[in-house]
Amino acid sequence: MANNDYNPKDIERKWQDIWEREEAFMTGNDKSKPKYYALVEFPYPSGEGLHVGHPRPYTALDIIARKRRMEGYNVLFPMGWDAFGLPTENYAIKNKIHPRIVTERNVARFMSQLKALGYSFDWSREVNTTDPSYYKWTQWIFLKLFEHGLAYKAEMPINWCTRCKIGLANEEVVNGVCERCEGEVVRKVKKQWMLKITEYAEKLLNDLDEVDYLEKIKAQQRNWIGRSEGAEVEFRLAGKDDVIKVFTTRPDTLFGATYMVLSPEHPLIDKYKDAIRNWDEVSSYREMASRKSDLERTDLAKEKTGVRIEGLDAINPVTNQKIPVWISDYVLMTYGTGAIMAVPAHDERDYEFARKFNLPIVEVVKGGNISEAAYTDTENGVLVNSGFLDGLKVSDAQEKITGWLEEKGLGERKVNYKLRDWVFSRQRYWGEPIPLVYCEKCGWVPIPEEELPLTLPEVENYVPSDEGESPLANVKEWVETSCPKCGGPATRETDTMPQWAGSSWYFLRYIDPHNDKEFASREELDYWLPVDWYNGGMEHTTLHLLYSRFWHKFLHDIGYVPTREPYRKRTSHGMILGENNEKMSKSRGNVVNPDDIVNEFGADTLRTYEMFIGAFDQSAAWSQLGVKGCRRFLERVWKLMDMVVDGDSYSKELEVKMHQTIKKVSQDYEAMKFNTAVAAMMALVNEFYAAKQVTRGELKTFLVLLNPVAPHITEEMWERMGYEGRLYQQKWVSWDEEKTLENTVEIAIQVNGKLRGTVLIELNEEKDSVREKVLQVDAVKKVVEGKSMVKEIYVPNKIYNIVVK
RNA sequence: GCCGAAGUGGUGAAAUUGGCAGACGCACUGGACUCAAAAUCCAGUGGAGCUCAAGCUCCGUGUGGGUUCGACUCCCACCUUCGGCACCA
Repeated sequence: MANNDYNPKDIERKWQDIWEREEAFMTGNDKSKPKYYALVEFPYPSGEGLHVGHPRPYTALDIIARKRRMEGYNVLFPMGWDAFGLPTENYAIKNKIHPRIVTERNVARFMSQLKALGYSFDWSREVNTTDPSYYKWTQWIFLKLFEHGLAYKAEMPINWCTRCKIGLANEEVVNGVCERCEGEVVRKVKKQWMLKITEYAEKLLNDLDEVDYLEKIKAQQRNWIGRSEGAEVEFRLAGKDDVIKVFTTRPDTLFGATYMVLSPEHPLIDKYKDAIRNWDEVSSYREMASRKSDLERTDLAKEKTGVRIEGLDAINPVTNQKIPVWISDYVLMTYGTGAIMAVPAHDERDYEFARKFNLPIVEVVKGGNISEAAYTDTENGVLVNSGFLDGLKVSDAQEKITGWLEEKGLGERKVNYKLRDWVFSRQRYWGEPIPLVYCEKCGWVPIPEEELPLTLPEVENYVPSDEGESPLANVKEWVETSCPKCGGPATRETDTMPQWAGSSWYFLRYIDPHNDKEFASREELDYWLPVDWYNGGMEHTTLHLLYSRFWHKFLHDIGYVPTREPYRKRTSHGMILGENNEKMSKSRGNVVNPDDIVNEFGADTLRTYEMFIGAFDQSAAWSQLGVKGCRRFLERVWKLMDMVVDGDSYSKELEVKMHQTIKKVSQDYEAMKFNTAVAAMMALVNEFYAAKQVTRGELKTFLVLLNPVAPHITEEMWERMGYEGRLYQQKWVSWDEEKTLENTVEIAIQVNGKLRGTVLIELNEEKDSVREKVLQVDAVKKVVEGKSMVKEIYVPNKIYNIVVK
């Protein structure tokens, strides 16, 4: 058969059109079929276009989705756009184009790029977070949260990005600067909408046990939630009618608490302004602390600072001694109670502070040398100087003292989390409007459900004011409205939602994307949930993953979704680096554009290369030569068409290899070991070339195996060879375990653990007869001669080891 | 500092449960084809040494110990790199 050269330009476009026309990858309606929901993170459609990093996870799950269809599953594999967000808005401001137009343009670009890569997405389910028919439901969920008391407005010291002029969640502050623009972040007090994610801390933590996430993902989530057990203890203020409450994980060291520290923002300071003799000093310290950005305040492990509050003393509840109270910014208002009992002998921070300010250090756990450093070991220490705790191990002492405190009403067991509530307000235009109005009489009132979506008004100017008001605040006719409750005058909330809002539930919308009665029908949710496999970047492990689990759990609790967890399995991919092994960026000049690769080599080559580049979960450097190698492989595949001989079964010579390869490729896809799956197929092609022929049966099987990675070339070859139907309609191939084994195997012979030769044996040959063959090998004879054989180890079909003396 | 991942040829990397280290790709070398080159096909390719040669010997998975008949794999200590968190009491 005469075939022209492999020309991806022609065939890739051709098959993309055919698949679209034949609705090849539309999600089925047959609910008697088992379902499979494969999900990749929807992209932010930036002005830059697709990056070679994008296709890595997309191709990976496209492989899974295509394989599942061939295995008979009803597959949901959707795609959409996380399109609200700052870069679009900034671009819009700069170029005086409406962000909606910018978004449309970027989406169109992304869409055509993705389509050129031949993904089997069901495009009829495309969602876009900026579409009012989508964000209607984002707003609806927010109102549910509000109704259930999980959304509240609070005056909060927030992270304020001085460049973006917006409040940031803690998670968006990276090393003290804004995650997005790297601008300086300072603390600023502002009334913000908050979501009580902390209420779900325990569930978010515990339910990790029932999901199949990569262990490192679970570890990061646990780390972020940061559960710690301890006790809350009350210290009386000497001569006052108040107590300082502290949280400690080391109640056993209570006898060693020699001073206390309040965070600069602690309310008791203002309350006792009149009693504080050195108010000027205290107040200027507070002033200084508040001016510091988080970076300055927490960074650099700087020397501790602080001021003694003269006029306030506390009473240690076990020793009944008066201890001084200090103020210092090493104590954070946002964790625990904003105050600590300081036990310098057994806490490094307190130790450092006590050393600097000459505060007493009392050893209460023996085992270290407190003249040199704090002793923080909790395994081996024994309590001393601690009255009724003396002689106890740390863990026993903790039990005993906590019981004692509870009995006396001085404290109680307490669990604390590092997790903070989620700052949900952004002073920006390009986000979902928060559907609440403020009425002097009724307070915050939700907009009636039937009025959703509350759409963004058209505005001239998207720039937030310097005081940080949202651009929406300038749109009088939009802001001024009437109260849905009493009909009186009211004003709309002008803050918008953060980008994390729309992405917290998009996987639910894919399930029933055109529903205008509900965010998705219960029937569809029951069938499709949970997402069977969700792959995304490690950079979203603490933010998006936690937020979307929170929303999902909330929706579950109020009866709207059937499962407690949204995602059954979560994996993540490594980054693709530039050829110089550095992160790809314009400024480094090492960016590879996927369009160029598709143009020069074809989409199948790009897909194959991205899978072959290295272990999926590890980062990998781009190599143009590696791309060429994959193109060469596909050329070799193409030329198999000239080597086909009759025969629907496998040839005798290659039967074992065929079964081995089917097994290897099938299992490797599932384990995301795409690189070795491709390697196995390359090896098989090398075998075909060595045999100078391939049977029809072998080729068909091979095309099925390769199809998920390189769908266009395999489909084209299927058609050219005149095989029945479409390749995408075929069944996945199976292997016969028995046929993956050779009849004769070569085993290694070792003497004293050193390789001395090999010998061919029958599969599962008896030890005695193997032994006979082994002892006939010259090299073995030579080494064994004149020595006594102490021991012989035979691992069937693997190795024969003789120990001599 | 804490948590996590990793360290293997010239190079990207492989190696189910401890069982022939380096599959597959790149680069390189040689050969075939060609007037020539490119492309393609075939062969070779961890290091050092010995041998006319087939072949043989020794060394080799970050470092140092250990367990074992046998260790890239398990244990202990350490070094380096990369991610994440970081005054969280």
